[in-house]
Amino acid sequence: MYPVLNAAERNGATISADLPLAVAKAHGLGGPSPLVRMLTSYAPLNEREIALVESGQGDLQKHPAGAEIRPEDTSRRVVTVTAGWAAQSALLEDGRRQIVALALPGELIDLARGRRLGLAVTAMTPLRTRDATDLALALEGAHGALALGWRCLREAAELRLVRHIVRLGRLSAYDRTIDLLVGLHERQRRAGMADVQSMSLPLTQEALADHLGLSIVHVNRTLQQLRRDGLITYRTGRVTLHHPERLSALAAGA
Amino acid sequence: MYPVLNAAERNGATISADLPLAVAKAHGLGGPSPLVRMLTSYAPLNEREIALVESGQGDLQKHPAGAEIRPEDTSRRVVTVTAGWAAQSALLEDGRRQIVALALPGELIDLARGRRLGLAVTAMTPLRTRDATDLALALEGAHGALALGWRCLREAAELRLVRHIVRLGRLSAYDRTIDLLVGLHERQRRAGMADVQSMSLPLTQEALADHLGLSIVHVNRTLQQLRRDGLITYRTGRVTLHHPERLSALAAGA
DNA sequence: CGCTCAATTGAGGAGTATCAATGATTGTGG
DNA sequence: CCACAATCATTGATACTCCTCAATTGAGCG
Repeated sequence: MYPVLNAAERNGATISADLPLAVAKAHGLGGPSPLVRMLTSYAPLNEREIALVESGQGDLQKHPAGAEIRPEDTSRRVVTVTAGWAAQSALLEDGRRQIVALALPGELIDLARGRRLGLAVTAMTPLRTRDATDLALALEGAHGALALGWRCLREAAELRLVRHIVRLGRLSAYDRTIDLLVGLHERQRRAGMADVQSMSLPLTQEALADHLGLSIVHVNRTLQQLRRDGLITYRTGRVTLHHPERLSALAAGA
Repeated sequence: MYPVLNAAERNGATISADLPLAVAKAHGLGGPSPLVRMLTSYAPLNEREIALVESGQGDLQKHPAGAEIRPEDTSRRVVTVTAGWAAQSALLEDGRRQIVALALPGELIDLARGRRLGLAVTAMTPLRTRDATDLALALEGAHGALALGWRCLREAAELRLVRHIVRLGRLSAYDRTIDLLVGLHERQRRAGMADVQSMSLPLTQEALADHLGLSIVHVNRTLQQLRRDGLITYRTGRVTLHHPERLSALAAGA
């Protein structure tokens, strides 16, 4: 079994086959917005809540296929896709591209977050979006420094997922390993648990392989290559990054 | 440049080099918990908020290296890592494993979410965690069906990131393509925008390649192979999945 | 001292990338 | 309606990255 497939998405899919139709009838005139259809497929909304979502969505905006959607175009920071497909992609300086996620009708795009994660949002088809910033603000938790910090913590976790997708999708084993080590070093530095060059790395090469999407043998050879190139010192449990700046540049560039 | 690297994480890292020390002095006795250090590296907390976080963290729990951490062990659903490393991994039925994310001290593990995403949480080292469920509940938004639906929407997006990491890390081009198509079909079904077999696929093979982490040429050949195997019909803009069940099984199994 | 697990090494092959053309389709202006 | 450009899809040939299988070495550890 492939556990990922059995989670919410699949269950919801069963529900969605019926629910949207019922809701559509109740509303007439083309039925509810895609966002409402999507929300009702997860949780049963009452009339008031449906009305709230419909009215909470702001102005509609059209983008031609190929257009890039930028948060600074308007004050909108969260939008729902009404029609068409959008792609959120990371661009590498050599032109390589990794589409990290696609957004289909009914789904959300957090432009502000995308921006912080370094993602460009592009219309893959003629695209229609509606502003949902107010809804997001109303539904997403408290204000204040503590809530902000907490959201940053959550967002940092999501950033790591995104960055890992780019690693796996577009970096070679060599660059992928560098980028992971640099990332782990940054994280331990932030927590005050590593010095400028050296850090703990309590992972077997097998665990590294399972994280990097490589075979254990190839991880071993990649680490050796990094050592031969003078970039790291490695012994089980501990790594020294010899040229952090150069390594960051390598991780960043390719 | 590699935009992903320039976001919050890097900026925060600059801050974190100094802040934790100051906070540590103010508190003495080993300093603040890793969670507080992490939060203060994102947003300046006042004394009251720091106290709130410290008291909001529940019982400490120890796990030996290699142990699996399950949400049903206790009522804890969100924990912070106090010491040691944990891995969140997806397991394929043939034994392959993809570590989707690592959790280091100061970072959060949402066990309930991990469970819904099909992830196993494993201690990579002797691990200490503290319950943060109450904090999470207090800080993460409103109650009610609408807020629940909204969170599901956000969580579904995260699920797609996780699933894509598994695709890129552990599936062949052939299986990866099947899995993506099945996933896209599920999403369009849920939105009521696809019939049982056929769906719109408004992506060029180049876009598919950039999403699947493959070359455009190889995407082309993979699609041809899928056609030859009678699994799909493909013409630009539209795909028919001929054996949805079998395809799902393929996507799930390998 | 014999286990066991992690790390290492070698040989060979499968899977993908790259380079370079060649069709096919669509939209555009004459 | 046609020539043209532009984009997308397809094909072939070749190179290389990375995997698999199979040993071997090294490092704790009861």
